[in-house]
Amino acid sequence: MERDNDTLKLKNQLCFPIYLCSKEIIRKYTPLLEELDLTYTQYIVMMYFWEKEKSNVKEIGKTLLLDSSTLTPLLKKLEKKGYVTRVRSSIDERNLEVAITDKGKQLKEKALSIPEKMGKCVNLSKEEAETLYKIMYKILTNVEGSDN
Amino acid sequence: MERDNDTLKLKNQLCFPIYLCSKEIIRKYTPLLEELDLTYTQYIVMMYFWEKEKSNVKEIGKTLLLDSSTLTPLLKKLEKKGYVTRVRSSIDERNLEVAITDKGKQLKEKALSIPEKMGKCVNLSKEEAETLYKIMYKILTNVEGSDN
DNA sequence: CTTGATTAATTTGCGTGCAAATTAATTGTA
DNA sequence: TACAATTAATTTGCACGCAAATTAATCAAG
Repeated sequence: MERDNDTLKLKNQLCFPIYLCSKEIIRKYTPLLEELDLTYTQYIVMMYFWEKEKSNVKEIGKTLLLDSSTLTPLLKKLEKKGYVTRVRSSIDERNLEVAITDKGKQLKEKALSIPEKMGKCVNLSKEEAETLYKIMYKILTNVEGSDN
Repeated sequence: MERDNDTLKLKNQLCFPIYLCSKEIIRKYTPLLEELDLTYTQYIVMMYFWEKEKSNVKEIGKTLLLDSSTLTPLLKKLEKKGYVTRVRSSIDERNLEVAITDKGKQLKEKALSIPEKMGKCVNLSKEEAETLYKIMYKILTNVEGSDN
């Protein structure tokens, strides 16, 4: 009969530890990324560009699930640091062509040691990591697909 | 030899989907919490108070892993909404006693339907949920404990 | 007892994060 | 061809999130 009461306990929330993990992991990234003069979100964007030289705001946002209103100022900062260029498309002036610079590409070398350091810090077995990975993407699929 | 290159691909990041999940789940909470006039973080704090009538900034922060500089304005907002009271401790004036009000307690009734709705949205099997839960708390333990 | 260290909370500053409104360019259609 | 609808990016406004600095209270060593 007291069942309903328990569903609202913090211990029974699945979302709460996800929220905590996300924050704590980002906090662990921060000092490592300081050496690259990047925030975590900027790092995510740079990883995107290490795989794809050129893109635009909409595409980036779709891949990284970031709103254009988050990306606009962030990309301006990356431009100021010299890691990307921002130019309006001559074909369709609505689009902003964002491209990585040489300096941005070079940044990747500095980042090479980060995944290993973070891996040691998170410290999961290969199996756990794989399981987690699968479940996270399942959640993402489910959440995106649900109407309510 | 190209091994190093792959570790920086977005697909190989474990932290990226955690970050995405956290954001997307919070986004899903938002319309449900609007009816309670709460943001997600405020909701977490109210869940805390549904279990513990009275506390202080430091304690709350320790449990919820929130900085006092995040909590101070947030608690002021909850006070303005009439969900908590904020009074300096007479024993030690440095401490701020934060306590839930009757209105805050009543809010719990309105929240009762939220866990089920979110559960349907995330849509994991009981087994997956338990696995995920364990791994998340393992990460939290590891991350907190690691020096680097 | 006093004063330097510690502690709790607040303030400041900066960077997301996102909904909503706005601006500017393009598209589709009468 | 006009002009309404759509689209991409930007701007605005608000709420975290946290490090660093500040303030005020308490503690502790001499």
